[in-house]
Amino acid sequence: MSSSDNFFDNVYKIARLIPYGRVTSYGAIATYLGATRSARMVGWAMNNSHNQKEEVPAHRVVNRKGLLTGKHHFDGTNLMQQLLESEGIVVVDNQIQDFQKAFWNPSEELS
DNA sequence: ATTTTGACGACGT
DNA sequence: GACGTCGCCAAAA
Repeated sequence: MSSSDNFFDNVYKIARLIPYGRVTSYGAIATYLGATRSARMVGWAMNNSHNQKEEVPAHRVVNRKGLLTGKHHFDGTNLMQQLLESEGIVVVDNQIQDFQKAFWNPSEELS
């Protein structure tokens, strides 16, 4: 155990709170954690999320446009999209449809 | 040890 | 809205 993982752990913690069928963005999580300009670290955390014991729904985290920029980090070619579609999210050309409606903002929806 | 590379996004132009 | 630059900072090269 190391204490410097706190940020990453927090990222995973928030990610697990994303409701089924909803999505959020790297930046939204970063902002919620008080690190508005560290969205990249959230992305890096996701990359590392495989090592976590508890599963992390990384497929529910996309960039601020609702684009599936991280799909290449999942097994197969389309796993991320398939996971989202299985939750009712519609994806066309890597772009989540009705993104604003599916977007879950931890800073607002979370206390 | 130094440089490059990113699952990103805010800002300025 | 588009485009370039900058900040962020962990890992890999």
